[in-house]
Amino acid sequence: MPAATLDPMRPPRPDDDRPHYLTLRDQLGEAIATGRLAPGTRLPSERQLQSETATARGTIREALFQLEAEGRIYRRDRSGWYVSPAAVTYDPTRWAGFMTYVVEQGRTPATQTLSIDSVAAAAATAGIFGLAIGAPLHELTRRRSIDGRPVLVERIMVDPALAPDLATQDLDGSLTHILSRHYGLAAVRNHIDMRPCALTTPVAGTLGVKSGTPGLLIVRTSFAANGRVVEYDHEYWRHDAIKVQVDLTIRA
Amino acid sequence: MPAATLDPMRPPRPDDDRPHYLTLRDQLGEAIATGRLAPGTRLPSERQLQSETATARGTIREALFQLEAEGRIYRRDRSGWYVSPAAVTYDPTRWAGFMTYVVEQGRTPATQTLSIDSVAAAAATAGIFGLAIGAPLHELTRRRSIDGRPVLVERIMVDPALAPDLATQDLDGSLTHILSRHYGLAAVRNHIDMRPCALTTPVAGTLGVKSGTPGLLIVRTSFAANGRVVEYDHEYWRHDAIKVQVDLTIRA
DNA sequence: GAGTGGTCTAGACCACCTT
DNA sequence: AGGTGGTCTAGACCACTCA
Repeated sequence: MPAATLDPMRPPRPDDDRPHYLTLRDQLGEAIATGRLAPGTRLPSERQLQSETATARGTIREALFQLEAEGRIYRRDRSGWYVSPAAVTYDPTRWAGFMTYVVEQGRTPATQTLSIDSVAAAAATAGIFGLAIGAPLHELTRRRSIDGRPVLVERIMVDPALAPDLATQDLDGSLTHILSRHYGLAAVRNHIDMRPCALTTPVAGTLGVKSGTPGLLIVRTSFAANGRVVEYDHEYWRHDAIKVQVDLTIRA
Repeated sequence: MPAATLDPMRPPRPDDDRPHYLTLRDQLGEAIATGRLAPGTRLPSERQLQSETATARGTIREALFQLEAEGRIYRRDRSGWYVSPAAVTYDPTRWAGFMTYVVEQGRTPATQTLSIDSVAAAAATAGIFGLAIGAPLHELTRRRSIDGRPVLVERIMVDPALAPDLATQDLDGSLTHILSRHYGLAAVRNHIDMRPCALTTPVAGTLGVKSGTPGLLIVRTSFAANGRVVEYDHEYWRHDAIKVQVDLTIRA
């Protein structure tokens, strides 16, 4: 027998025959569900869990990744793992901006403008706005936070013909309000695309998450009564920060 | 110098200072984007990639996990990694069932009924149907596939007062049609909740994916004109199989 | 039976956060 | 300065798929 190739350190699989990381995942999940680990709490460090449970660090991390995928914990880079706060509910049929509905849910929103530029419309974008390729567009990027935690990065395109001098406005508040009060632009119809995605460079960096973290992409096209596109918006959300809720009547 | 603790095998970080797994991820991603690896194609095995790139298997796997999180590849357990097919578009405002809109997009849908039972309504469910706790409900679970790949598991609750003998129907087709043709039940309003989730036991097992795989949960409550709940449905989707699209008018 | 991914160990060094 | 997660190596055995 080639006993030399056996790994004498290998512990047996648990009796229930489930992988160790699922057992650990469910133990930690239980502690979160019962409130023993409250939202915002920091989990024990990986090395601490390692010595408590006598398993390798890789296995510990696998359990943590699972909880992260479920949206129950998140990481602050090189600081630790934390229990996720509750997700906010987002209803795209209501024309209330981020600032409004976050406050309505008892949370504290914040917005930071990252950039406001004039860019030339690419083919796809030009088609959406009904403009010629290369036509100028406002491109606004912002980061929005809830209770101090960044939850989304958005890139908004606006037709400067409808909103001249947008760059001179204070864009750290509600764009909705600016568009309606300063420019008389009110959306009457929204077209929304939504799909799970991975947050990658540079969005991941801006949100302070690891590249590849699961996220949700919401693309919103807002139309005015005359059919012009008022806003074309890409929102990259942390997947644990949002629940989408829509109430709608059925078309044929 | 404690040279004995140095790892002589450790290769240098690449010049661009990005982790190796991101480099590999982007190389594979490029091959997928350009069509060199077409949807449905199997990727080289992990050990093959390992020897091609001279990196450890764990690093290879990290790159694959990233592409999986982006929805660009998926795994068939112990068979290999495959390039994901295109996602189907789902428009909850259209009262067309799964079978219909999948066909409209040139794909082949299939449905398997997993179970049909009568269960006692729990508190939350009873509230939704406006029934007493413990009242009987039909509970239907099904698995649905596109082009032979399972993409979602759903659990549907139906009030037996509105649809008696539902269990005797052929449930492998469109429930929508059965409800409207046999029972005269047509939904006029949908309430929809949507959020990224992780697919865990037992859903993961039914879809043949690893527990913890990212997914999308859609909860749909359908109301008839008289306000009664026609259907209360939980759909657990593979996250790479669906794009949600909604077109809606703005409420105040 | 050969090959695949799934799980697990036991280290190492690094960049960065925290105090 | 000490601790944290981030990255990476180099193995091992296992359960399962596929031909």
